Amino acid sequence: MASSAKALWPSVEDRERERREKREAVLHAAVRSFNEKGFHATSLDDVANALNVTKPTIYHYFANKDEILFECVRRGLDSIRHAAEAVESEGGGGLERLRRLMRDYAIIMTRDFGMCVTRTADHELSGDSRAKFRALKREIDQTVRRVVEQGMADGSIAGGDPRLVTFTLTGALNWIAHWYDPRGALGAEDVADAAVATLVGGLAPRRLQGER
Amino acid sequence: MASSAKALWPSVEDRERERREKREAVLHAAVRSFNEKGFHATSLDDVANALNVTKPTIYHYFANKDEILFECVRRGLDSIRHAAEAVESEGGGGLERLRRLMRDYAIIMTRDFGMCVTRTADHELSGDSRAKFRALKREIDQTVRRVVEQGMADGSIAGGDPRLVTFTLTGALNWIAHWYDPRGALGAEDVADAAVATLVGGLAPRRLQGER
DNA sequence: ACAGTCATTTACTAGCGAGTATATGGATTA
DNA sequence: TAATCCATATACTCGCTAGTAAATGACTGT
Repeated sequence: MASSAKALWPSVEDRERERREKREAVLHAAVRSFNEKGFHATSLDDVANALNVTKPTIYHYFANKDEILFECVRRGLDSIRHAAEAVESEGGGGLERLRRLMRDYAIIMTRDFGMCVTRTADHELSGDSRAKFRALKREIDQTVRRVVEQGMADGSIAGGDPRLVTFTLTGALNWIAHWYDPRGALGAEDVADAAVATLVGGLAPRRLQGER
Repeated sequence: MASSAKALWPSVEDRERERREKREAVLHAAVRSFNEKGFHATSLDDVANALNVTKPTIYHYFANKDEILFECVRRGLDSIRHAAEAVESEGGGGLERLRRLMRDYAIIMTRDFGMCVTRTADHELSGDSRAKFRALKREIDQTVRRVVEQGMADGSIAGGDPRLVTFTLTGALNWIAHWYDPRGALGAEDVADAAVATLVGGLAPRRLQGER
């Protein structure tokens, strides 16, 4: 079959796929460095070295540094958006939906591209990409807010200003990207479940079912 | 009295005070630019221009750009630390204390130096200042965590991992610095009260006192 | 065999911005 | 009135890094 031959005589599709994979490899090397050292402190020579190539090779796959950062955050934002849309299309009351959404959101925040989203400030992107970045974030915010509103409407979520409630929730979740350490004892799921429990239950203890 | 004469024949103390005030003025111009455009995108020429002076004047008050950023975050962190320590020294149960602390914390996050704290990533500071920055943040984290633990111990706060609960709370509060707009309709207190209400009460609605 | 395309290299440009050397003039002290 | 200090300015250096020009060699399709 083709797969054994492809190393020596790759087909057109093989080469297209390889190009995409190399592009992704650049993004992965870049996002790790961005998360570790920050966007400005990461030179494209750094990224190139991490991949054992030279800088012009990177420019063969991307127009400029901006585009690299944007593609990183886009991947993170797309994951969140897909999670949010999945939740909207499934059933359940507002709180139930929001709970699932927050859990998925939290887990994405423990991963490279997710971390990159909240560690990247708007002003690190320039011009067009910045506008797109903002638009994507706004879109997600609005989806989350709709779920919150739905929950308030069906009575499964306590009343309040949906905008402020949404910011409070996403703030707590976004912040995971600033402290989570994949090498630590806690898995992403542990962190996600704990965050959801605190946000849903609140700090004040709830009486048990039978209690007065 | 001295104040009328001081403009023409300033005393030694007057001149010391003026020096301190000019230092603070530099910090204020700097922090505004840092918050608006980011640390790297802010050149010291920008800061100097905002004050109608030139760059060497700034170096007359600060050793380097690093020191300027550090002094900015230190002011923000000091405010939070004072709020945290004040709460610890006052009375009240764990939840009551934490509620006050979170409110103060939130309000600080709407102000210039507070915003700067959470918008500044560790790696923007170098060497010594970075270590101090981390240490100050850790100290605050531990104080908050102690209050959380106290509340869990006295039963006023629901059980859970104090570390994760603290991160969830401070995350929500830190994030205020990323979206709060002082020119908007909401005052800092409105935002603070809303955030505290959501975090204390949780998303799930609570039954009223008499309800089954 | 040939013209073209692709991936990658070496070697460069160009601009920005942190930080400095040095000058100036006004006030302070001796 | 000389020596000194303080705040500020002008005019510079130097390093870093984004981005580019041009070459090379492998492979492709004709």
